Amino acid sequence: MGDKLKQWLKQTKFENLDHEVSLNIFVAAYFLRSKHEEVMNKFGLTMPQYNVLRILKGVYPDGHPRCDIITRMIEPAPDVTRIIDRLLKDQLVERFNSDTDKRLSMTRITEKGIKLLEKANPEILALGTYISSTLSNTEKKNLSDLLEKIYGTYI
Amino acid sequence: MGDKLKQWLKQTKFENLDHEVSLNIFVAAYFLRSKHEEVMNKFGLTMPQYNVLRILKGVYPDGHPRCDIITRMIEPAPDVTRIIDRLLKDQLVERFNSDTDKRLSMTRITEKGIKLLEKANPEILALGTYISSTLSNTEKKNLSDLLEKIYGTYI
DNA sequence: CTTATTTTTGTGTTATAACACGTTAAATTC
DNA sequence: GAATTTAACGTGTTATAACACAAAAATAAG
Repeated sequence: MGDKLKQWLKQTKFENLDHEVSLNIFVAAYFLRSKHEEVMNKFGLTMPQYNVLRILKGVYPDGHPRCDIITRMIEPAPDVTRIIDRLLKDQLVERFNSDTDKRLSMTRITEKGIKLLEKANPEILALGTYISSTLSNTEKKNLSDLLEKIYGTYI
Repeated sequence: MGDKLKQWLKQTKFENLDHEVSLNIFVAAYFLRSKHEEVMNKFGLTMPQYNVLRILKGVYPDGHPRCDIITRMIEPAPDVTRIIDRLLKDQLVERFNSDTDKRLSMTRITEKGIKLLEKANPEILALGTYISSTLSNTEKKNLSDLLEKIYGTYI
């Protein structure tokens, strides 16, 4: 056990089991993110941009205020304003004001944005297929459970 | 299952099991990295800087050429030159030339660097303790195994 | 009802990351 | 052994991220 991790980091031992688990999570996350990014970039999107679009698609044709987008992101970014600015420039989203709270800067995904996501979706799902080729359904559930145990107590 | 993930992302469903696994890995990695970064920043280090120091400590008092450092990093950074530049400014590492290959720009960790890592180490290990509080040893091994399966075929 | 506090946002600034290129040295080929 | 290819590095440039702050609006307190 731990052989693949050793290979990846080119080191022969680890401080302890806890450390090994952390490192493994980091490596796996990096691995998946790289593959994800590769796909995203093909469609002219960065990962944070994709994440914002994904979140906005969930409430289409409604929108979200910026503060809500942040809390729904996988990795909360401090600079969502300018992420949205860039999406705006490509006309993938549009801004509007809230009726009930004038502070809120609402953003909604445009049809162009939806279409882009739909075009990218097959390749995203293909990434999932890759995971499926390495893990059985039981293993996937098991893995998810274990991961949730780690961050779960902090919610 | 998947409840913690739903809470974290504030969404009620996922495309499929594969996607759920990916998201879980991302969230867990983000969670651990944030906690890690918190500690690092207390010691005036960024994560990439810490990683470089950690790698260099492994071969102390020898050094590594830049190209080797990159391959040993958890997340290979394209800009290791300038990461090292910053460490150099703080006198945590020093540069020297290779005798055998004049192209190589070698870097070695200084005593000051070693001392900094040793000062940080207890808090790093305390992070591990946190993981230990959520997972049994069997679960940790199980988790590591599953994660290695995902990226393992790519090595 | 007025004042204080909190929430949300946008922007200015600085630091870092990503990308591309040119240079030098080693390795390979002929 | 000369010429070509590959490897490793550093730097210049542009894009993005991180941080701090101030303004506007909502909420809470007095």
